Amino acid sequence: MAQPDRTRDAERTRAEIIQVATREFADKGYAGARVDEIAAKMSTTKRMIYYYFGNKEQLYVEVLEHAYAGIRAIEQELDVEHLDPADAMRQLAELTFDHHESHPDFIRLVSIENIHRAEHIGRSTVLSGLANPALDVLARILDRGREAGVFRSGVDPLDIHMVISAFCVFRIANRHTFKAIFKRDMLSPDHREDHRRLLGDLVLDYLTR
Amino acid sequence: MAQPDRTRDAERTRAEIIQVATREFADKGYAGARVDEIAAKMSTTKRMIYYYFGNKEQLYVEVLEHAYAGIRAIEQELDVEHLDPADAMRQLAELTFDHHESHPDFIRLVSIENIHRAEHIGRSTVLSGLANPALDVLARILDRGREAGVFRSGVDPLDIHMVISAFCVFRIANRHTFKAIFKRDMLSPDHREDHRRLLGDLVLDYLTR
Amino acid sequence: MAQPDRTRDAERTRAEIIQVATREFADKGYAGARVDEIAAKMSTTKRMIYYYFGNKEQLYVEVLEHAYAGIRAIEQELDVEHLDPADAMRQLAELTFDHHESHPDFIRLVSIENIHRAEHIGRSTVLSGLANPALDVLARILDRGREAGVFRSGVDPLDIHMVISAFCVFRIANRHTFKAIFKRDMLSPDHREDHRRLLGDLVLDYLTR
Amino acid sequence: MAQPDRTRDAERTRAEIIQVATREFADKGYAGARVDEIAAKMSTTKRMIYYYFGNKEQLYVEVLEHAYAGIRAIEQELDVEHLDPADAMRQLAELTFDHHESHPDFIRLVSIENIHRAEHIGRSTVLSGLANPALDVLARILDRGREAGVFRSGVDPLDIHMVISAFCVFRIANRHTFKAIFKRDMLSPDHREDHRRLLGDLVLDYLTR
DNA sequence: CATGAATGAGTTTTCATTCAT
DNA sequence: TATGAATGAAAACTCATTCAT
Repeated sequence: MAQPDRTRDAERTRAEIIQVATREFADKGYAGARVDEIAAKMSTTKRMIYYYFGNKEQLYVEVLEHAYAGIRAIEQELDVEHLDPADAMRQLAELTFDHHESHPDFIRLVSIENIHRAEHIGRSTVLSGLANPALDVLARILDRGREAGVFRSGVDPLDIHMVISAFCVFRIANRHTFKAIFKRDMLSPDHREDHRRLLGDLVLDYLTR
Repeated sequence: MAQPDRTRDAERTRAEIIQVATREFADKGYAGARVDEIAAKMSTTKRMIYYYFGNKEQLYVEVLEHAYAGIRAIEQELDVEHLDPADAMRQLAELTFDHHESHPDFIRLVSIENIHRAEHIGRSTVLSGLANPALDVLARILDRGREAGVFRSGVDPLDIHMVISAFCVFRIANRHTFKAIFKRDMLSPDHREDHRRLLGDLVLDYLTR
Repeated sequence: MAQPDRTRDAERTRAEIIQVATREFADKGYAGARVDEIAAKMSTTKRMIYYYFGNKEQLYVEVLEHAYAGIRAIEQELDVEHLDPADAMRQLAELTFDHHESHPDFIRLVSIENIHRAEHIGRSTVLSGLANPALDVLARILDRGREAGVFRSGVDPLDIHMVISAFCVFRIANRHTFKAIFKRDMLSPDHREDHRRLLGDLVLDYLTR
Repeated sequence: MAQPDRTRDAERTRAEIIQVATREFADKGYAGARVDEIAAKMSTTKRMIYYYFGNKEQLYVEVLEHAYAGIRAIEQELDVEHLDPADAMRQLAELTFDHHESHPDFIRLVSIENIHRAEHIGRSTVLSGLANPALDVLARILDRGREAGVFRSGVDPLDIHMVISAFCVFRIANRHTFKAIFKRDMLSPDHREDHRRLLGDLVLDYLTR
């Protein structure tokens, strides 16, 4: 019974490092993050970062992998088959909206990774092969809507995904410059419901002509 | 005659530093950019950076200011009064679309500044007071469309600006992770026209119900 | 019967550590060798290194001791009494030559130990008292040659040993810089026989005037 | 006149670093040498090492290059044409002997570089193309001796160089293990003249059959 | 203004060794 | 004994900034 405990410790240590590092990288970016700072916020020591991850970059890659892994499963919350296509689509949009709003650090990591031209995702075997299952759900809804004669035909699911993502990501990712320039906090609760509805309307008005 | 020449030289030196620094900051982010690297790419020396800008952060702030200054004037290209509201709106959207596509470094700088929570924009007197004149044009179009009975009422111009920006920014800013995950380059010429039209349709279908 | 097995295991573990460590130290030098690397190449764990040897330095000392122990017995292959002195001397030289060529790791360890000014050998009770029995054989040959009137008199056996060793060691120890500078691999099979004969001639031409 | 002084300072700083680093690398080997230790022995700071050399390895390479450059010109001390071939050869051998004895750090660096399989020399464009001019002198002496009928024919100059080098290098390079095992310091003044004569005899007895 | 040398304070990384079970 | 986790101390290396001329 000794073995499992040690293993459990190792997992716990790794998990703590990932968790603290996620905050630090999301907060400061890759270059701005400090290994020392991550260490200072952990219950273990800096040496463990190198023991488990080898170097700063690999730690960052695993932070990314972990973040993406925690993000995937929107479609599982969605029982789309029992809804008519329009309701299903609005629900998908709203779920995505909520999902982004509740994962701002993930959005920040994605922004950071784009600054680095996704070179780390490219190097990660786990991430570069990551298909988004939500896309299948989306395609299914579009098909059903088209077959029912309520949705446009000729719509590429990935384009709709792009529209929804763009809106949801922008609110989070560009919040600060938007606020600095336009004096409006896109994440203020005042606008939350309006933005949610706006997104649904946007997509549905487009799909239903 | 010596004084003006010196002034001219000084302007030229400043301009070159700004230009080189813009590339470097847009490329690597604030923390990732190297003062030495900027210096190496200039025709003058590193000392000049400190002479003219004092430190790395102030250089970055002036890079941001310069970038925003070069971006503002979309509305000047737009003769909106001679178009009907729908056409004007589509044209505004497409101009914005083109504008973003031709200024990727600006988009990158904005992403970077958001990672830093717009703290530098906040500190810049020039930028924090920067209203976007395009917003006035947008508001005018919306008003005219509503008055003509072709647009929804109750539409906040800033929301429409947000929708348009979100789409245009997302294509540029999230290009790399999007490609890594979905194997599609959003900036590929193949999609350019489709995306332009998609954006216009999106906005107009929404505004016209 | 448990005790002997344990002892046997212990011996086997020690032997494996010594073997792996010999390669690593010979390959990288004392400071360049990595305890982790040695551990990674073993079937047992790093802890065993410390269990059996206490620390890196003591492991290195025992590697040296083991290497010297495996090297000693040239004279046993030599049945010098049935040869005339000249033949015996040439045979001794050639045996030494072959012996060095087939133990390059030992030569490397000796070079490494000289870089460290033989401080570890000095500390090793086993090694610092190590007389070279081949020297007795050499002295005996010289005596017989002098008595037979074919060899010079006044020749110090240790000087001849030095000459032979110098040549044999140099080929191995300085192989790489020699090749880099003179573009000749002293260990190439093309030169092997020539070098062997050259060494014998050198010693005999000197001893026979 | 300001420029040359700054340049002079730079050269002086570089030279001091090389000088101190030469001692440190020769003393401890590549892996054993400490950049901090080198810095501590300089009048400037560690930062300068990286300013001028980039990293430890490049510093080591330049130490090697500098050491080889300081070693080359034995043949210039040798007025070989006015001597008969035997005297010339003995003089070359003795000059080489003296030269090695007075440059023990160089010999140590060569030993160290051989431990690293001459990988740094190979990477150095300066060193890998370094021909040894002494070899031409040696070849010339051999030719003249052969033509005069006093030397063997069929002797490869490089083999003679190897024999001489082997002897001279061995005394320095293997001094410590030799002393530990045989209790004789090959560099003791007591043996100096004997070894010098031994080397000359060895080569001449061989060449003159 | 201009220039290359210089630098202090940090930042990442490494390594022999020990601990807990 | 055996094992993987853990670690303190030190080592290599970096970077924005300043100095001397």
